[in-house]
Amino acid sequence: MTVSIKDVALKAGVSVATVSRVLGSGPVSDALRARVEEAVAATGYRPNLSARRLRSQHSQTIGLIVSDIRNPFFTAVSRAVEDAAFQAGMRVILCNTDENPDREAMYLRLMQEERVTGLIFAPTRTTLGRLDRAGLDFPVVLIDRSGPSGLYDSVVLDNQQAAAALVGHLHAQGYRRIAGLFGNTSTTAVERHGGYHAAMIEHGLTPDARFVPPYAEAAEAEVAGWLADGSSVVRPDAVMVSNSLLLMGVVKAARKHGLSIPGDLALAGFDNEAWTELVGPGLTVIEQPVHEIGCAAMNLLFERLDVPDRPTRKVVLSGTCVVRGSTAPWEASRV
Amino acid sequence: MTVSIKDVALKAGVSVATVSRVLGSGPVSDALRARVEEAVAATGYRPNLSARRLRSQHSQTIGLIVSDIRNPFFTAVSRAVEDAAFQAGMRVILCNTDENPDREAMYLRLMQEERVTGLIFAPTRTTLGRLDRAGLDFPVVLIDRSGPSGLYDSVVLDNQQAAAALVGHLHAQGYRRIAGLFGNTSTTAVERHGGYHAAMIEHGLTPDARFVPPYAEAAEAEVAGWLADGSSVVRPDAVMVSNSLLLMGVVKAARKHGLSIPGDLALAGFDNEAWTELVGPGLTVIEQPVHEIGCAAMNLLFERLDVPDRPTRKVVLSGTCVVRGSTAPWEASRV
DNA sequence: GTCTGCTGTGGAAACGATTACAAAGACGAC
DNA sequence: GTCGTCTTTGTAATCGTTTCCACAGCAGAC
Repeated sequence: MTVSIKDVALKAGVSVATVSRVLGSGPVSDALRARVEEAVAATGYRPNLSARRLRSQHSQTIGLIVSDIRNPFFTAVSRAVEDAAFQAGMRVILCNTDENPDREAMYLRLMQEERVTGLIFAPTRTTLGRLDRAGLDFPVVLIDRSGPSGLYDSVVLDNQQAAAALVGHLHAQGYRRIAGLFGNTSTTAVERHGGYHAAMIEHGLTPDARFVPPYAEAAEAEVAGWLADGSSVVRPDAVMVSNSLLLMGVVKAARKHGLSIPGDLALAGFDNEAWTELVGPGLTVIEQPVHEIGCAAMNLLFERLDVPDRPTRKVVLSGTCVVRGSTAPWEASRV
Repeated sequence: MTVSIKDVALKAGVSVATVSRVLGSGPVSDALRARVEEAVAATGYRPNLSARRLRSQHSQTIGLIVSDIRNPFFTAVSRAVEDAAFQAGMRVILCNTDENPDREAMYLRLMQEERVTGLIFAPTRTTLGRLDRAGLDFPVVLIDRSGPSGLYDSVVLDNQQAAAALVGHLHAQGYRRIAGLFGNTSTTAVERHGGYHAAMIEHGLTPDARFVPPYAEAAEAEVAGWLADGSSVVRPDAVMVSNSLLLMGVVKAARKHGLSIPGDLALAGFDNEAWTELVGPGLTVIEQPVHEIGCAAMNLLFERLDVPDRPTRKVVLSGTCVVRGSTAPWEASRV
């Protein structure tokens, strides 16, 4: 049915070894090379990657496991990864786990069965904790989230600094009751909370952090809660949000309950997505160097493939604060 | 180095055939099954998928080629596809082509070399035209875009009807100078233009369609053009936009040039993305049944795998019009 | 003329699984 | 006791490549 290298060899009147050498690299005379190429074209031959991989023990495949490709941060990273991979003649298997440790475990098993050349991985907090026991026999580069341990290479944003920058900015603009809203699954949120907490203390303010599931609805409910209680809870006049889904939830809640931004509630978050510019007065956010993060991860991976036993490295990149109307000066927004 | 089925067989004191039967399906006594499972656990054995695929001639892999995963429509579809695939015990190779025919050709070649079980494909107009000559020897289901030919199964939105619905809605709200802004690469845009054109005629209005590259910047420049000319071009009082990137561009231009929505320009588009609810007065859009589209595609694929030579089918789904403030009645918005 | 080395080629052994086939044992039916 | 049938197991062929090895031919050095 399907045409194999044998058929090509037969048609060209050469051995399969010669065909293989023409397709790959190896010494072969011009005359035979021409005959083989003609036979390949005539038969419409396509090499079987499974067979090639089995024999050569090179999968030329890199795995990319992220929590959710719908998160534009990961979308951008994956594009960078894919570009780098194809430049290196490799394929990318993309998996998203929905922050579900079971799915992560399944995908890690798949990566092993596929014998991937390397893996770029944004693990949940749960999986990160047991990653050292996973027994992965290929290089791994962690992105976005990384543990304290130096077991794997990683590339991350300086989350503490970024969160502190947002708090500093809000403080400079005159806000004092600054709440923090964080996701409760990723280590990223933990680090951002660390930066938030430290900065609040440093500025002599009282930290007020909430951890919620990483969905817009959760953030919306949280904000609704502030308004419902009224008496018992001191409503913040600004909120720092640790990811863009939660940010969206806060905006939704503000619209729903008629809160003006920043008049009733100033707002600052993470990830400079296209829509943050368009919503209300524009949203102040930390912009991550998404493309660079993807590139850095691929570089770390290739370098480790080159020198398997060099010490692990952690690349820390800085975000930049994009200031927009959602954090206009406190006095001005009271007028 | 890496442990193979042979090592497991040796450790369990059985033949490789028995190990294979335990892992797959086949008659094997409870005693041996237990010994094999123990050996698998002890050795940390993971089957080699390349070998399995080569021998069994089943790749258990489906390809998904889209123009750009950053397009939330494709993101949602891919999620549905992935879920269905994993439920069927299959893997998904995700490729995005950036609307580039060369990249498409490369990926199609890759699909052949991977011997995929089936392919779900959103082709560019260029590739769609020569798809019949591609000689693909696996089932293909086209999504989002589909040709007139009945060569492949497909699942699409009723684009004519959807575009006509938007025009009808704008007309009912009192708008008369309704421009249309369309991408210039996809057949989707062509169909939506068809619906727009027909509906305009039907309502006794003069069509005013522009085709631009599918980037936000292109839409932004187009709108800027309307304002710059001033005298020569009659500025539309409403615009129908054929995809969400262009929609974003129009919103950006409106903000930049101080156009109020819908006061100066009413706006209606496609794809009910989360941010369309949050921008300005909310944007009126056609919501596509994205999840159903993905599911329908997978169903078509599985049915064709079941009955390879049945006649091709085209599943046409309808969108729903989500009305928001960007298309408030003309009179009201003039007040 | 022999020896060495280099180039191009083919034969055949892997790679790690599945699976066709054969064999061995158990069990009833006669 | 013999025969057929059914279940469980092992042996070996096979999938489509790459790659090791052998070898033929040829050129140059001695």
